[in-house]
Amino acid sequence: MKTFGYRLRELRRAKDISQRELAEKVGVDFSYISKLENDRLPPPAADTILRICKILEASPDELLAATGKMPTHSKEMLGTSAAAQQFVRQAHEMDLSEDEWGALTKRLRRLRS
Amino acid sequence: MKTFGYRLRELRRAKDISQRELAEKVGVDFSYISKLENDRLPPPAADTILRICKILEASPDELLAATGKMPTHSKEMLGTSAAAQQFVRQAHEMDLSEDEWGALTKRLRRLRS
DNA sequence: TCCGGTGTTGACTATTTACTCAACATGCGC
DNA sequence: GCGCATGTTGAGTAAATAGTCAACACCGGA
Repeated sequence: MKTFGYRLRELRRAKDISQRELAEKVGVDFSYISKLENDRLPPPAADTILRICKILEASPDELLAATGKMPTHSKEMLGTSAAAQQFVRQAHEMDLSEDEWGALTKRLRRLRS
Repeated sequence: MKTFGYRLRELRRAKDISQRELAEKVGVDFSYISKLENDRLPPPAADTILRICKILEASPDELLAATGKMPTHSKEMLGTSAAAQQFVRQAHEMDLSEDEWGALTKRLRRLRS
């Protein structure tokens, strides 16, 4: 598995911008980006990852999954609903595979069709 | 809506134990329980809520939902899977109702039948 | 009446999180 | 061989999180 930092560097280089430019647009210090890319610091807050991905025009799923963190709004949505909590516990018990999660997402899309 | 503290007090009294006894079993200071019950401090960490609910033999969903927090193991399960993240984002976009979450949980149970 | 059990309050603290700031290194064009 | 853009590193920090500790107040029974 690629580290968070390695993948971040790949994404930034793909956009061909410097650490300083990315940092400024994201709103953090450029030295922070450097340390992240070298895995010298733990990954940033989930919300910061979202901002980074927006600038780099990348899907946040990959980088977020590499950190195990969840964005604030996701936590809120899941956290404030008892029914959602129940769902999550059930999913945890079943230890779903990636494919099963995919199937559920499909199912979800059809839920209102 | 009942506050976290109010509901905690209800649950503790239902078990008919003192703040001190609950606190000792949970592993926190008894004055902490007092402040929680009077909503003088923000709710504890999600994992502490789980311990409290275990002692009080109550389902954690209600108290957890009152705080908007998620247990560590739930966050890990969801956070480390890109497919799960995608699911969560989709769910967020759709802004599911409690009933819809319930339907999904049912669906989940049948997923392997 | 005083004492043990209970609850409340204010002040303080330890840890973690999420970074910043200042300084230095390195490569490249000119 | 200077200047400038870029990247790296060590030390430090601001805010949030999750509580603790000591002191006091109240009440019912012996």
